[in-house]
Amino acid sequence: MREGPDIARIASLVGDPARANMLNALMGGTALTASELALEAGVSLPTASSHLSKLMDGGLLTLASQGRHRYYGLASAQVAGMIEAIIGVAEAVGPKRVRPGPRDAAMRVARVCYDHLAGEQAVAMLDRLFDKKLLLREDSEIRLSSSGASHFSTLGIEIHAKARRPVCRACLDWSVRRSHLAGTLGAAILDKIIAEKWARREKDSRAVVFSPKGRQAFERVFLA
Amino acid sequence: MREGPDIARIASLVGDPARANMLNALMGGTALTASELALEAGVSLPTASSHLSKLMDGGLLTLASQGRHRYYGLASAQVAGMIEAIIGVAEAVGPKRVRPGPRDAAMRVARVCYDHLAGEQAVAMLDRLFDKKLLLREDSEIRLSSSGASHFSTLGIEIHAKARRPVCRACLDWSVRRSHLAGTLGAAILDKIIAEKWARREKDSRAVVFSPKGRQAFERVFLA
DNA sequence: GCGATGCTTCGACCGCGGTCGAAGCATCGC
DNA sequence: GCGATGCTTCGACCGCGGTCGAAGCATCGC
Repeated sequence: MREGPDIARIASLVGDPARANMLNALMGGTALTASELALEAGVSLPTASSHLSKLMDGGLLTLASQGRHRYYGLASAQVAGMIEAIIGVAEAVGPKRVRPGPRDAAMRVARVCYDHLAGEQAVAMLDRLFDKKLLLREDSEIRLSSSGASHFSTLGIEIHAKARRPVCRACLDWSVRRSHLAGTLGAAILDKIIAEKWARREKDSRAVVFSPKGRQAFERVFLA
Repeated sequence: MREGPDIARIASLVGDPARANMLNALMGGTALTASELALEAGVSLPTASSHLSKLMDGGLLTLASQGRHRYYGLASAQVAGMIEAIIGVAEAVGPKRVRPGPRDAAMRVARVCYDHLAGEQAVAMLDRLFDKKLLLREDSEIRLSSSGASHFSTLGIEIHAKARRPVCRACLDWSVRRSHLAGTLGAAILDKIIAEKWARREKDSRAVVFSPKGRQAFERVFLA
């Protein structure tokens, strides 16, 4: 017997197939209603509702009531990071696919993680942002430099300093096992990519597919 | 219903209290026998044995048979990283401790993660290794530079290139939410710290406690 | 070879937690 | 105000999986 954080409780919340499907759906970043999540998980509304209240109790979800609609979303980028880590182990352990399908390849290159970009493109971007000193590794955090602040402002990327959420954060990437950029800046950059139509979200998947022109634009702005 | 990696299966393996205790014990980095793990988890030997075979089937553990002793250990640093991520969420979500005890503080500063050092000290060390170009962020990996190779060799830190395990890897740190160094180099550095008696493992905990002199030595070598 | 040690397998028990239909509650539009 | 919509709560059912004692199996020392 041991003391400490109740990791079995958290893991068992993710350890039910219906709840895992719900959390996976929420990794897309969009908050969803109980009905949508029930459909996603393949269970009835009462069952979904019971699962959702458990996830809420466990602190994995947040709830935004808008009239009679109740939108459930992941509680934090930390929760998203944990789910990515579990996905990573499941991928590594799971039955080796005979050939990794095109969607898998797309997922490895670029995908949505909660509300920011993940995958090889995202990891490369974070590296370049450090190289160009737009972001600084500092002590135990990632900090936006003053040149970085004006740089992103010039690009039309507005950084909203939200309460309790850092502007920059590292998030571990399961496909390449390196970090990509999370935090409000990470989210704002993904917004920019979608708004500029450089890439589109693939339906019913977390994959982010760049158009040829969009890829060039992204590389010019973030990887040059 | 969705396709994809079976994250519920992996999470449910961690989601049982007995198994969570076992995995937590194995985060100390030492491989343990079934009897030791049964004690750790507070269950009988048959029960422990059943849990261990489930964890083996799920790919979370490796087994090294030595005569009639069978030593179980975590399957990979990736599995260790996932468990750290779950611990991180459990810490964040769990009941706020009235005052974080001294052991918690020690854990935040320096602790063992599987077989390498984690915590603020470890994160600071990785930063400095990048600053000094002993390690290089490259493409999608961390690489040892040639100056790094000779540097560690001078320090008496031998890097064993094991099959299927990278020399350098980033591992997400729950206490500061940044990366520290894993991989065979990360493991070798921890070995050095313990061998030089700069720090000792606290009994029945993952905390690593530096002596005053040891801390100075560590900072001179790795943080200067 | 034979008892000792360390672990796994077998079998039986049991209770936690997932499941859904029916009923209840809250907010909506008009 | 009243029906419609969206969700939660209630209650009853059920089966999966955790549990351990007893028995079995493998390797040890000598």
